[in-house]
Order: sequence, then C-alpha cells, then structure tokens
Amino acid sequence: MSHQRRNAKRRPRAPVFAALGDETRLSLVAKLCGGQPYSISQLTQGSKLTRQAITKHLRVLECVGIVHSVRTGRESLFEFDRQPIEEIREYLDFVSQQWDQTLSRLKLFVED
Amino acid sequence: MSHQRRNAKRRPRAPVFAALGDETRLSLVAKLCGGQPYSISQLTQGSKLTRQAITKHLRVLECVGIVHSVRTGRESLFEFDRQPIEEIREYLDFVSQQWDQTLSRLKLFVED
DNA sequence: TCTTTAAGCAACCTCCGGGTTGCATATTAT
DNA sequence: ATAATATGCAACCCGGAGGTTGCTTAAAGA
Repeated sequence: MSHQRRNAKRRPRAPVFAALGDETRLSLVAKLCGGQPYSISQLTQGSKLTRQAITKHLRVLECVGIVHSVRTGRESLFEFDRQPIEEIREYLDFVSQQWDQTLSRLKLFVED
Repeated sequence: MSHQRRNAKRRPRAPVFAALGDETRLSLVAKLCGGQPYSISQLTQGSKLTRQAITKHLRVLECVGIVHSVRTGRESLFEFDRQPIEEIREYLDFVSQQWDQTLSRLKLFVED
C-alpha cells in the first residue's frame, strides 16, 4: 500500500511552487489563509495593482488549487484551500529528511 | 528579541519558491539533496536538455542559495544547501497553522 | 605535445508572465 | 428606471525565462 490516498491524482509540484513564486500572490495567500473569504475588489484594496492584475494572480492560484472562488451575487469570493500547500510542505519535509540522513552518515564517518 | 537569528538578513521567500517552480530544477534538487556533489556534466547526463540549459538552471538555484558550486580542477561540483528550503518550509508551516486556527474557531462556533 | 573533456561566455530566438487599457455584462442601490 | 458597483473578457505591450548554437579557455590524459 502506498502512503498516497486512493484516487488522489498526484498533482505535479512545480506549478504549485511556481504559483507561490511571486510576491503579490504570496500576499494574497497570506491574507486568505487567515480564513476569511475576500472578494476581488477587497483584495485589490491597498494594492498598487489593477483589479485585473489581481484577478489574474487569483486565477493562477486557483488553477493549482490553492484557492477557489464562489460567486455570490455580483461578487466572487475567494477562499483558501489547504491541500496543495500541504503537499509541497510534505515534499520539503522529504528533502530536508534526505539531507539529514546525509549529515548523519557524514557524522558517523567522521567519528568513526 | 526576535526569533530570527542575529544578522540573518531575511531572504525574500518568493524567489526561492520561484526557483523550485520548474520541473527541471526540482529534479536537480532531488538529485543533489541526496548528499553527493555532482558536476555539471554529470547532472546533464540523462537529461534531454543541453549542458548550457542545465547550467542556467543551476545558476538560478545558486542565486537563491539552494545550491553552491566548488570548482575542482576542470569541473565545478554542485552541492545542496539546506537553509533556504528550510526557511520556506517553516513559512508553509506557518500558513498551515493559520488555517488550522481558522478551522478550530469554526468548529467551536458550530459546536457552540 | 596533442587531444579530449569540462566548463564559461555571448548572441540569439521564442514564448509566456505580469501588467495595462477599454469595453461589456450582471447585480445592487437609489 | 437609472446609477453605481463588481466582475468578465479581449487586445495589447514588454521584458525576461528557458532553450539553442557557436566559439573560447582551462585541465587532464595519451
């Protein structure tokens, strides 16, 4: 048995990292991971960018599943989704762990 | 006192995420975090890309501190550096934690 | 010494990411 | 009904990312 959930289509990780590789989008994530949903206009407030620019960034985040939008009346509310970030977090755990093992082996070798 | 190490200039996170936002570079990281240093030619082996392309990717990783190179003789060996990845890993921990608190509040609200 | 191998440098191409403006559409408020 | 607000859609611009080719330089091997 794999540790992977059944039927959980393995999302490629690079696009998720890429989606986070932009200051504007990082800010959006920071705001949204607080739990409260925000409309596009609200998210544009305080930014120097256009509403359309913000929209594009939100679509990028949405494409990799970091956020999703719900249309309510004339505004569409965006809210955070944990899963993709959780997945790359686990991947970084794995990388760090690999490196840890290397350090352990090195230490053993030196002490021995 | 901050939890930040003294004189540790706060590296912006977005560029580190961006550096990982590419399949080729993720592969390089995967290979290098195993602990063994590799030369450019070695890292090019098995890739469909040119040596120069791989070199460029390595420079990108080097710029954000994920790897560093040591020239030995006629070849330059690249090895993994843990710190930047560790930093963004902690940031993702923070994001997840924020979200956890939201869920907790929500649960309390529903149960109450 | 001569040849092979590893890498650096530079020019070039193509395509997409990030941003803008302009206009259309739908919903809410007056 | 009309005005104001929130968003969607499309065209467009520009710079840089990712990739290539061609040539040069430096080490190592024969």
